[in-house]
Amino acid sequence: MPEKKKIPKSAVSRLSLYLREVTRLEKGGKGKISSTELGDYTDLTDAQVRKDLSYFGQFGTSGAGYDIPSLKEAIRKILGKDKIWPIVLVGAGNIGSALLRYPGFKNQGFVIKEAFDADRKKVGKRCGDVVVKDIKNISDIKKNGSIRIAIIAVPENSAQDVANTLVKVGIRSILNFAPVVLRVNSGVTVSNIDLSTELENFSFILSSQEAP
Amino acid sequence: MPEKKKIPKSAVSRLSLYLREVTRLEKGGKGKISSTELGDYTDLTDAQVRKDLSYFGQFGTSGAGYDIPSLKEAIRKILGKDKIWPIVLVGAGNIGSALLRYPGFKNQGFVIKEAFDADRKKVGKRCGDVVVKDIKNISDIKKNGSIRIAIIAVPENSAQDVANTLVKVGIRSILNFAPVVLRVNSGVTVSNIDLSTELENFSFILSSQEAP
DNA sequence: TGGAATCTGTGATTTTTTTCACAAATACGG
DNA sequence: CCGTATTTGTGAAAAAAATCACAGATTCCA
Repeated sequence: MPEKKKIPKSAVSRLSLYLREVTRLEKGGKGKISSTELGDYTDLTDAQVRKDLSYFGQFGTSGAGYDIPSLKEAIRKILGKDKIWPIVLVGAGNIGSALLRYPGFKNQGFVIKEAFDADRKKVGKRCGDVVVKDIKNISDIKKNGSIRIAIIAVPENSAQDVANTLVKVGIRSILNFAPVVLRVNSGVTVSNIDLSTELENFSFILSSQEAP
Repeated sequence: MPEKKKIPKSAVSRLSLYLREVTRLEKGGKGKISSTELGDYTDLTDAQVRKDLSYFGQFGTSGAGYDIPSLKEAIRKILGKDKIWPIVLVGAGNIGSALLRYPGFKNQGFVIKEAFDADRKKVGKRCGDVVVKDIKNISDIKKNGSIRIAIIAVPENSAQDVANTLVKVGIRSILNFAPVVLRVNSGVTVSNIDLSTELENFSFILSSQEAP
């Protein structure tokens, strides 16, 4: 078995950055790039770039660097971006409906196929490409192909319940905007986007600089 | 000088989690908590909780744990949450206007005081508590007390320009929603929220599990 | 064609972060 | 007031991640 070393989770995130940059550069017509240059674009060291890529294979040529189109294709494949990923969104409030209208997802192969909300007033509304359904019908997603990624954008007091339901109907990955630590069983991946936490990092730094 | 060890950046983020939990527990009337229990709530080990807190001081009592109200106050102070933080937002599109209407910020002491956009059609609109202004007038923020935190929610091709302008008018911390690596000089902190990257982590994991 | 210049891939090293494990402090029941 | 049970705070150990540094591959140009 050749796959041995553990891949740092952060290396996968950086792979996204590399993909974004080589995609942009390919559009600009650039053909090759060195780890140093790719590092410049992503604010990383050349060694970090090479090490990250080496977790996934050998993509470069000594003396020449990386061929942009083939590196792009390789990373796309690694990240599973050679497929379309259907997504379910729960919670069509402020953030939720902004996400439904956000064109960036679809461009990237992530398509919100279903949206649910508990609020009567929101059910039935069209938002982006989907019509918001009553959360009671959440098991509909079983019919709709195999959605395995969900976005939770509900108030904190219902987020855990929603997560439980989602896992029951087959969701394996949850992007959580609610300020709650979700408890899920071990096969399920949760990633949190917590705006207050981000801002608190800032207020911490600014406060410490102020009174040193 | 007693302050010696470097504080991991992630310890500060976890401090936010602890604050959130103890705030919740205090409302529930709970008086004391052990590191083990706080770890349960935050999905961390007891050792991690104690080590994190120890970077900032000694808050607990052997045999008894932490007094919730005083731990809460201590963390609030560390994170600078004993003050109100004014914020400027640039880009009143999908995401930007959702953030303007999001009540979570204000509750947490982060108040969006000004919003700017380059689009004529958006200028003049009221959104949340503020009226969107023309981005040309961005230096207005110098008048408005001392805003040092900004949120960038503009398209990727203008994000770097906006960042440059913001830094010029005194911004020290930027929460960036645009899928671009921003180049800022070293005194400025940037934190990125990149939804595609988050989803790509999922598609990577799901793809690898699929074909093992 | 050859020699200098470039650049990758990767073991080895260093740095950073997390986990362990235990002395010392406190609580509490009887 | 004493002995047992808790629980903290923290050095030491382990694990994880980033950086270094260089052999070897490739390119380029004269």
